[in-house]
Amino acid sequence: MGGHSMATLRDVAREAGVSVATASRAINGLGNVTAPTRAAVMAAVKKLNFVPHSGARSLTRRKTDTVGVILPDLFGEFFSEIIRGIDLVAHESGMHLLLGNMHGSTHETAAAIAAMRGRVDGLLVMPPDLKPELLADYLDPALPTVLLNYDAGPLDLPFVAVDNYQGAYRMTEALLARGAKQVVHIAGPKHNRDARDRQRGFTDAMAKIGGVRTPAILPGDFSEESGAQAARLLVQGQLPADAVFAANDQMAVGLIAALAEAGKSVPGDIMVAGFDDIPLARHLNPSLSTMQVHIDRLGSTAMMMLLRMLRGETLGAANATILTPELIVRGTTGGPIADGVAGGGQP
Amino acid sequence: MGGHSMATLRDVAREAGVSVATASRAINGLGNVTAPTRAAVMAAVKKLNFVPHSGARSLTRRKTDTVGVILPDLFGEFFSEIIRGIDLVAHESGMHLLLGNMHGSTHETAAAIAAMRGRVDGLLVMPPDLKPELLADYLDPALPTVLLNYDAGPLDLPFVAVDNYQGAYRMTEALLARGAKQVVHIAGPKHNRDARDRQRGFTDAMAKIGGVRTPAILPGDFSEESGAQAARLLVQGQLPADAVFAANDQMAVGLIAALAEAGKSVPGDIMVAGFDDIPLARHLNPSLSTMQVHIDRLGSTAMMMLLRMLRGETLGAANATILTPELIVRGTTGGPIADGVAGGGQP
DNA sequence: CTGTAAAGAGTAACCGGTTACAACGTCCAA
DNA sequence: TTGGACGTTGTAACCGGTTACTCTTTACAG
Repeated sequence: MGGHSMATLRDVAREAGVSVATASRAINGLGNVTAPTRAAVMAAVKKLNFVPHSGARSLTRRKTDTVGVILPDLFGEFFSEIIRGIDLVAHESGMHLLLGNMHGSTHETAAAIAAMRGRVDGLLVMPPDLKPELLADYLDPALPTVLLNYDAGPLDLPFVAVDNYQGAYRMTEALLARGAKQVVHIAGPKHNRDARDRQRGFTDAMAKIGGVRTPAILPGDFSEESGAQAARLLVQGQLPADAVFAANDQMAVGLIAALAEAGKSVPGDIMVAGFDDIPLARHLNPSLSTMQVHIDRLGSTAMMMLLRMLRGETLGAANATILTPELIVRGTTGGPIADGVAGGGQP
Repeated sequence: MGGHSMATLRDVAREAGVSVATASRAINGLGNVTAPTRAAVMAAVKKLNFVPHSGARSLTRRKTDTVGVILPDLFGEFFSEIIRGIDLVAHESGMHLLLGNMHGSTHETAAAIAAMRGRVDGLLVMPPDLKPELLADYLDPALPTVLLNYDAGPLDLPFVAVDNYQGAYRMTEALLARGAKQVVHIAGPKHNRDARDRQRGFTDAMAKIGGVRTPAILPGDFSEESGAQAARLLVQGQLPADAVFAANDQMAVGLIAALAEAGKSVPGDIMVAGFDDIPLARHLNPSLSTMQVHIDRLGSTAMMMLLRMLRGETLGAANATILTPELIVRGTTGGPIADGVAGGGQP
């Protein structure tokens, strides 16, 4: 109802017969307003259907109650989980989320960050493959910022990351403990930080525990199809292997399907392991062994750090949080060993 | 580098020795500025590391280049797909997304919408179970708004929805065509619009095609667990059934697992069908027959409509788009029938 | 040589709120 | 009665940009 564009504070003030200052004070519940005056203002608010203009408000208050979130192009699961984690914490503090769209290119990243100025109180950024120096140029040092999955050492910014190296190391260790002699790794995209760390973890574990200097590594790009491709290479190339460790679950899924087509049994002929624990993992048949990453915690932890900064604390790289993934043993590696640890099982 | 808080246009103007107006024009590339003047301004911009304050800018321009997105608490897959769809289109037009957090409660919905005022140029709202009248109170009639999965008839707002009724009808039809005599439906949450429409589609199809007046319907809530529960009821209660149509895939997944535990074979003893086509569906063993809903298109279509409105077009309920889900026949209903229609098959 | 148009640059109002400061009125003590 | 303290309300500046309008200056036609 009412006019074309919305009522402003001035309109309310006029309607209530008071000044804008008084109207503002009444609306914001500041003490120094008489009861009848406040009532008059409130009546005008109701009548005109007034809603404060958050844009204008944040200009003077120098506070937007919004945090900017800049993520790269993410595969569904990961994206939604991280946002969910952020939102969970943000919501409790009445914060809104402004999603910047940086689709790949470095240039767009800069633009996305610039567009945030004056619209957010803080920033959550996940710079996929950006040099720290460049990042420094883009970021406003006065704007509280937390990095996701990225250690920008020299910048001294707080960050939250997953211990990919450790996770890959432990998974490889587990495969070897299961009796695998020839473990093959399917790597992720070359430029990708997570992928590289996982590969290093694998290589190191193979060297230190398995005593293998140059383990076999097949290329991949985190996609299901690239996992299938690796499987074909494996089978046709006669590459000897009794276990495959894919850098993520997605590829493991493609791998398993392709192995099945080639007549190989999992885990009979070959064991398979992934990384991430996507929801699909437990539903596969056999179910997929993997390293569980609580992606949502990545987001919620980062958001909590940012909130602390907004409250005035000064956080730096020293406050970084490293999340350790958890080993989940399922069917593709032969199932959990009943070594008397876990209780509650049927005799 | 530089001072504590960022440089303003005034600072730039002073540094370049021109007025703010000229600085503004130079920065925005308006024609009426001499080359040397523009150069001087640009130099100052570089030197001071100036980035325009989007908040202030949008106040005068009356344009924020942002659309507000208000969604209920959504299960992961759905949420991320819808956002992805929206972002895809928004990004092309250089728009940003402001996520409002309305976690369930009606009161929060109102707050979320109100908080958007002055921060967005338009709104994309998915009101889960809100009465149209209430919605009318909350929404600003002057703000272009598109509804998701919601037909607010009397409000005359454009919306995008999935034809749940039609989809359920067609799926039921398909099950009957497969020879099922006793089809049981597992319903979704009572208050949920989609769930109700799907149930109606099922009931009508059973009546018109199957000649069954009161088909068996088991309660559910869209969760995996409720699907499993339904399976137990089915088996223990000796409810005669040769096919089950779950109102969504999630429940179908739980159902299948529980049926397997009970020693029932799918599709041998009993056929199973779902709705949504979540990524998991094709990976199950046997793979799940379902109605494919392109959730991302729900988002992208809505965003495209909103863009048209922002360009000045006037859209109403008459411009609604109804997305028709597609029947995907897979293993849980016995696999596609090779009835000579689809080409390209091996002889 | 003068009149005028066009282009470049400046002044100040404005977007819609918030808030420092001043003005006003009331009540009470001296 | 008067002065001071206190509490309510109004005036106006301000947040950081944009832009209508005005003032100069320069170029060019008459």
